[in-house]
Parts: sequence; C-alpha cells; structure tokens
Amino acid sequence: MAVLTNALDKLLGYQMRRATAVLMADFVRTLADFDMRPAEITTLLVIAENPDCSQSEVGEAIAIKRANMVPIIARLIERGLVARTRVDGRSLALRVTGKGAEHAVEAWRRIAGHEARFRERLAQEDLETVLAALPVLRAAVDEDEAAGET
Amino acid sequence: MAVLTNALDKLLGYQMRRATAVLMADFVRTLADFDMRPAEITTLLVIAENPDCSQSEVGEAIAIKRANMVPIIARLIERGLVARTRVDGRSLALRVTGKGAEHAVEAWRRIAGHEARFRERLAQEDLETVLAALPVLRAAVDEDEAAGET
DNA sequence: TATTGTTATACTCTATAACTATA
DNA sequence: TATAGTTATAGAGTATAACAATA
Repeated sequence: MAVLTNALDKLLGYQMRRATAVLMADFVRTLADFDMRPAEITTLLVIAENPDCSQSEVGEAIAIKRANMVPIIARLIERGLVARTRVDGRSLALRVTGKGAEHAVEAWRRIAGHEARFRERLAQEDLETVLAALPVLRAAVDEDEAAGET
Repeated sequence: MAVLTNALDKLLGYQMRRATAVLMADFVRTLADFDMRPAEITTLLVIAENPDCSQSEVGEAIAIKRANMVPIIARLIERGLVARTRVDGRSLALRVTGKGAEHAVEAWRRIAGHEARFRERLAQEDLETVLAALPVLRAAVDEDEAAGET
C-alpha cells in the first residue's frame, strides 16, 4: 500500500489530535483493569482531591457538562467509590468512600508511570515549553466558553 | 460556585486533551457552513492531495479504520465531492470532483486562518518546539499500532 | 430569577468481528 | 492466504433542550 502525502501534518491542531489519541490510548491501557471509563476516573480523582464538592463543580473543573455528569456520578456511586450527602434542597456534596480513595491512590500510581513514559521522550527544556504552551492554546476559547455558559 | 483544585492539570495527556478540544471546536466553527464533519473534511483534503488513492490508503494516512472510512466516502460521493473508479476487482481509485476541488481550496483557505489564530499565541521558537514535540509523542505507539494492524 | 440536578435525545468518533470478492 | 471494501454493532464522549425543585 502506497504511503500518501498529508499536508494536514503541518497543522498544529491535527498534530495535537493525533498525539492526544496516542496518549489517551495509553492512558486507557494503563487503567484498563479498573473497568472505568477515562471520564469516570478523572471524576473520581477530582472528587478525591476536593471533598464535599458538588457535581457541577466537578464538571466545571474537567469540562464535562452537568447533563453528562449525571451517569458518571451514578456509576461511581453504584460501584461504591463515591458517596453523596445532601447539602441543601438542590446541592449534593460528593466524597470518595474508603474504596474510592484506594482506587484513586492506585490510579495515581499508574498514571505516574504513564506520564513518565511520555515525558521521557522529550528533553527537559522542550517538555517545559510544551507544558507552558498547552494552557496558552486553550485559554482564549476557554474564556469564550465560560462566558457562554453564563 | 467554588473553583476546585485539579491535579490533572499537571499531566501532559490531560493538558493535551483539553487544548485539543479547544482547537477542534474552533476548527469545527471555522468550517461549520460546509455541513461536513471534521473526518469528512480531512478525508476530502487527503484525496485532493493524492489523486487515485485507495480508501485504505486514506484511512492509513489519517488514522481512520477501514470500516469507518466506508460511510465517510459514501457521503463524499453522495454529495458529489469525490468520485471513484474501479482499479481491479477489489480496489477503488478516489479522486475529488471539480466541486470537491473547490471545497478543498476554500477549506484550506479557512484552515489557514484557524491555524494562524492559534500559532500567533505562541512565540515562534516555542511553536517550533511544540511542532517538533508532537510527532515524537505519538511515534512509539503509532509503531505499535502499525505492528498490531499487521 | 438563577442554579442544581435530571431526563431524553442526537451526533461524532472509535472499535471489533465477520463477511464478500478478489489478488 | 492476504487484501479491499463492506456490514453490523457497540462503546465513549459531547451537545442541546426542557423540566422540577430549590435558593
């Protein structure tokens, strides 16, 4: 099979998308036997880090819409990883359970390995440049979204 | 609403994912009135660049599986942007039509604007570092996938 | 009136397995 | 036997609109 030319390779967004797919696939592989989707894992980690946070706050932190948080939280509760208590008539405070905390610790341990696998491919200086550039790239439109959400 | 802490922000993959989502959203907005999905647009551009390529070759070039190429090509043909002729009993040669070529030119024109909006947020030197780093990040697992495909 | 959580729904991309017809 | 295209299907993420209960 012939190898085609692909001018898209010159594009920042396209390269980002391709590289991200590789990172994500490795992330999923790293945490495969947790039987949790990436969105569930990240949700668990944010709740572990922020006891008594609300569902909306978690969604805001990881850019998942309120409506899409519902089944994620439901599944975490169903599996006994997260518990919630009512704060007032409409808000719920989320906390990880003991089991959820254990999962979070083990997840972080593995994520550290995953992270190292990719970081070690870049020179220290280049890695720092990349890590500084990424928030810049997402900044302007994030602000647009925040404004639109209001 | 309280702003939560989010240790995920330190992770390369997470930052890539967030930034890519922003880039992608802008890409979609840029090409919204084409009434084409991102995957269809990129497919069209690759075919325009590689006359008489096969469906599998395009999929290989942009990391879309053969099975998922089928409806994309079908829609491009249905809309009169791509035509195909039989090469042998199992291969089809793809070409853009006149209309498809026009779409490709206009798409590239807009993509240039989209690209510039993001590039200008980074210093020239940092941009080059990022553009060099992205293929490195995706390289190792890309090779795994290629091996697995065989 | 605005906010929190919810339901319902649709769209896009991705993944696998299995089939056909060819080479 | 391997390849090109296809079908069917499932999973994951994301988006919007509308609603109830509450602040």
